[in-house]
Amino acid sequence: MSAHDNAIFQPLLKRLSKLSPLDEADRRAMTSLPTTIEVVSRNAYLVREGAVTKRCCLLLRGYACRHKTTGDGGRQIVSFHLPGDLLDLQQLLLPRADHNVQAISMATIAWIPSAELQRLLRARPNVAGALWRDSLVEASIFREWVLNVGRRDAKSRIAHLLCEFAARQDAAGLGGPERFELPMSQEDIADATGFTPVHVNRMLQALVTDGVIVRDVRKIEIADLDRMRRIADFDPAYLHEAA
Amino acid sequence: MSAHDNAIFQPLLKRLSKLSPLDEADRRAMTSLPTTIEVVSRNAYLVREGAVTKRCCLLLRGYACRHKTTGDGGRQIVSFHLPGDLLDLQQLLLPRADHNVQAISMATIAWIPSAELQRLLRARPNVAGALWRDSLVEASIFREWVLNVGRRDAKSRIAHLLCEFAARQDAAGLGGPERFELPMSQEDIADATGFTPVHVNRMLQALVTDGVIVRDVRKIEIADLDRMRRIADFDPAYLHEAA
DNA sequence: CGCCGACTTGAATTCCTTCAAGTACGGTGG
DNA sequence: CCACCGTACTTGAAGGAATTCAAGTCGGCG
Repeated sequence: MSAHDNAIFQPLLKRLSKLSPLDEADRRAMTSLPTTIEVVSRNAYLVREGAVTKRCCLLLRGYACRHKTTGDGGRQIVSFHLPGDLLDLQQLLLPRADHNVQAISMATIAWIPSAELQRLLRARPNVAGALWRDSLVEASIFREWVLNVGRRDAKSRIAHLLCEFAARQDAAGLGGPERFELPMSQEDIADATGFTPVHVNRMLQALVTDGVIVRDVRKIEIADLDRMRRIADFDPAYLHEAA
Repeated sequence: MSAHDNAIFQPLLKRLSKLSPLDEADRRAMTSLPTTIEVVSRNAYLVREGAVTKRCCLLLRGYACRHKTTGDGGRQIVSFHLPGDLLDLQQLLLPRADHNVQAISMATIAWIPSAELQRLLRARPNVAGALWRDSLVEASIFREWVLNVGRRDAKSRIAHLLCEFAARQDAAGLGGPERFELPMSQEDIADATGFTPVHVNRMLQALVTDGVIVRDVRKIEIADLDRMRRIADFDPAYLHEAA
């Protein structure tokens, strides 16, 4: 670690270096990016659909989601994000945001100017490659969500969401797959799985009755990870985490 | 057009150049890629989930889809592909296929060795940038599919699928948005929307009764594009086609 | 001509939604 | 310290959208 190192980039760098090797110059180029720190409250919008933005946001603390809405007001969450996630890289390469980004808990953000990031991508092919891979992994997760929402029944679907979140928290070093913080409300889970909050509530209770999870206030413990994964039909291969 | 030009790459180049400018050297580098042509029949698998492949496939004629399956055998189509689509670029950058690729009609494929494509990406940053953008557009379509499958009712959902397919066919120059070939079976539509074939059948009939579409054998005519898009809640912004 | 796959139709059932009412809890101000 | 409030969560009952199952039609192809 040199004096140049900027601690806020470490989680991102850790994840990227698993996808593609980064050398010292790559790391330094990234950690020397200029940033603006902002703390936002739960439900704050970071990006709005249709917006043309000149910056990308790196999630430092807290949780966020991306979502889209139907004409009649239905809200569908399409992804959840944890600390270390670089949100909306596509904002950099595509002119217009096709979805909203919203904090689901109090969160700390580092804003990075698009122009600086673009310069980085041109100067550092390794970084560009790692970020490209990162966006491909994200696409893989979207595909799994289409499957999840399209073909799994309620219990399995919600269980799958929890398994994925657990696995990603674990991979990010934020708490093992068996006990972790669950920052989203039941309404958030409903909007991510395509159910009503009422039904999510009943299914969570069913999972408790089955003895596979234990619930605390906004925390969850997976009591029987093996059985949980079977109920969820969860196979982590699509997360492409095999370093 | 020089003697080097390889006609099979033209549709792809046309699409990519809308996303990011390509110069003559970029085009030549792409058209001089070595390819192996193959004709496959309907339902043939081009890639299997879990496979490690050393080649990418460019769809020249016919139609294909990508799909995943649940443990109990449910099949979910996550995308459809038309001539000119470069399938499974992520095969190039991620070690293992997380989904299947299957022809939904008789199709002609050009196989391209991964190593050659990787060399191209390193040598031609413009091409890499265009392909990255292409994969980001694809991710945007996945997000819309999550919304579609998660939050729209049957009639709207199926109508949305048809609108998207029409718009993409149109953009590829394969037939206007108002009359186009519909290569997929009702079972394919069911697997793409998360319904049963029976229900797809009923909803298509409902759309005919509503007077918004006219059906032929595996062809479709959108009789009232405006009303169709309203039923479908279709806004093409997510396709990022605004050149 | 006969077969097979794709499509069509109807009736019963199931899963999830809707609506409506209530409880638990954390925060705020008196 | 307690009363008040809002938000998230919980529960029950009725209704509806889509599935399931089963039978039948249509059309292309060998």
